[in-house]
Amino acid sequence: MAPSPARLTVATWNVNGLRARARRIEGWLARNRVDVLLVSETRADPGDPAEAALLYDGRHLHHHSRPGGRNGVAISATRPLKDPLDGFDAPIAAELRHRAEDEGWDATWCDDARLTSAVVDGVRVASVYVPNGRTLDHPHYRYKLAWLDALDAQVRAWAAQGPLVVGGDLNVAPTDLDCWNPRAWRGRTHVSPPERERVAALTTAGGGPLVDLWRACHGEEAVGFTWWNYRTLGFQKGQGLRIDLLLATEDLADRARCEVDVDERAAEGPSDHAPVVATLRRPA
DNA sequence: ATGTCGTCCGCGGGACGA
Repeated sequence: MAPSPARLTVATWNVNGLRARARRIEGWLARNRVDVLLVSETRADPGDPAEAALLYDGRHLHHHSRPGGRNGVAISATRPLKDPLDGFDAPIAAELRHRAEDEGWDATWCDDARLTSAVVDGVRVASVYVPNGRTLDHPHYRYKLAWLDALDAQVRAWAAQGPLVVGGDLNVAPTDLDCWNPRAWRGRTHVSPPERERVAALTTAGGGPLVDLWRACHGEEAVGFTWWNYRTLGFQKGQGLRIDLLLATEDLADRARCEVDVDERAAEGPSDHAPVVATLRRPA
């Protein structure tokens, strides 16, 4: 078997509908031949013909989605995807269901297709789509917090086993610097302290196992939004959030590079999210 | 901002979610 290459390129992209974005995805993959693309919000059935975009030029695909459902996550890679896992490990999923009962939110939400992972060249890679939360007083917000707790447990279990990359739409702007106008966002989801605490706990900033790659590469003062509201024409106004994150264990994060592909968001017929791309170095 | 998108249901355009 061929030795693992020294570098691993990984991207995350909330495509906001695989069918609507198929042509853009194929063009993007032709220009950006990343080893791994972690896709969120496919909003497509398993086996949808639009999956062809993620199979571009012989790529391997694992797509986790529900028929007729929303959400949907996928992994597209140049090399084979081994040991694919959809959703949380059974004990973590069971705990999430208990939370639904205890906290009075809809337990069927536990069946949402929001997490999938696989092993590529010895590295576990996971694509996540964190619940939106809607408003702070909505049951979906309690679901969001419980889901982030489940993700924390899952990430710690995986990180204890070896190198790990987690990427996706976290639907949380980790700090005020990741929000175009923290004052305007006060009292809304994506910036509330409980969800920020949970994202911080995943990362080295909060004592967790994963490096927030974009933040580590660009320092504590930089601004790097990944999402801009269609409705308010946020992109044209520079009004965005940094909610799409690439997180990696420290062994992979050493001297990593990470950029947001703002040009893709500026293009014709874009997703409301831009891709985030990182180059990782494998430990020797 | 009641703004814009993508999708569902189901066949026309309203409802929903982000």
